[in-house]
Amino acid sequence: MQIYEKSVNHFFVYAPDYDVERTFECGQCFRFEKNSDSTFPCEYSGVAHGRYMQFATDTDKNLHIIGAPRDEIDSIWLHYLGLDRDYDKIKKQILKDFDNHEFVAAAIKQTGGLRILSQERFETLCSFILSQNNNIPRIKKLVEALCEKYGRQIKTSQGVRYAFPSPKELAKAEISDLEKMKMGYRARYIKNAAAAVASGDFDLAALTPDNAEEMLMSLLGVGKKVAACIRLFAVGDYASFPVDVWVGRIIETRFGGKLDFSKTGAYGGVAQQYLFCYERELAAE
DNA sequence: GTTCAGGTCCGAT
DNA sequence: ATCGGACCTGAA
Repeated sequence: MQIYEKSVNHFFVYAPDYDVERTFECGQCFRFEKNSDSTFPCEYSGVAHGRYMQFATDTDKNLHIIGAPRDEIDSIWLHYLGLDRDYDKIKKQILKDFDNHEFVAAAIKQTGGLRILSQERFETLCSFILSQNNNIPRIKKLVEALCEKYGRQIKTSQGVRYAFPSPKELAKAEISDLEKMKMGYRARYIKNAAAAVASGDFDLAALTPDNAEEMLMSLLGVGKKVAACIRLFAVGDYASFPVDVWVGRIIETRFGGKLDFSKTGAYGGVAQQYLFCYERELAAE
């Protein structure tokens, strides 16, 4: 992939099929917001890997990566953005695995520009623990509150931002403090997870597609669905197929009440995101 | 007042 | 192994 330099810490690649808006609005990531005052047609900004980053598309179908030096483009950001995957191939395989299902095809047609991000494991673990029985705006508020209280400050041209706290930083939190941040019963889950990771009892680096579900579900507050999200969004297991309330409804209304999960394929998780995103967009109309 | 939100836990069958 | 009720919080 050809990488062009625009200015210091500002690079871009030609990515005609990349939909920045759907990628950051489809509920996989809770720390990026649209910049309505951008000079680009579409721009999102937020913090990942301890850096304040901006991702934007221009009218020539380029994807701009703003905020990191050249060496990180290859080592971090192309992977983070999902640009190291062949989505033409992935979509073809999904259509095959779902036997050209009409609703799947429609979902790909409308939302096929979205990409699965490869996010940091600890942040993803905590974010999806907070996601349970909760709504996306409130999840974002809780994650942001965690960062402001326990994360490292990042000074940017847009003001001060905060990194997601490290396991050790978050392990310092008291349950009572977390409850004051309105996490409710999830406070002790966060405390427990941070302590387990910080102490080394739980090794996030050891997660693989084979062991991730069992390992993650051993943590308090992590069930099948949250584990599936972490596998998909942070372990890189694209076969992981989270079933939430939306996907449950999709199975009921679009798949006649049942979906054979042994046949959703190696990219079932990507398909799940297309379906999730598409159904939500239909509902928003 | 009730329901719902990218669910999970826990105790009872 | 499966099932139902409870659960913090806040917006609609």
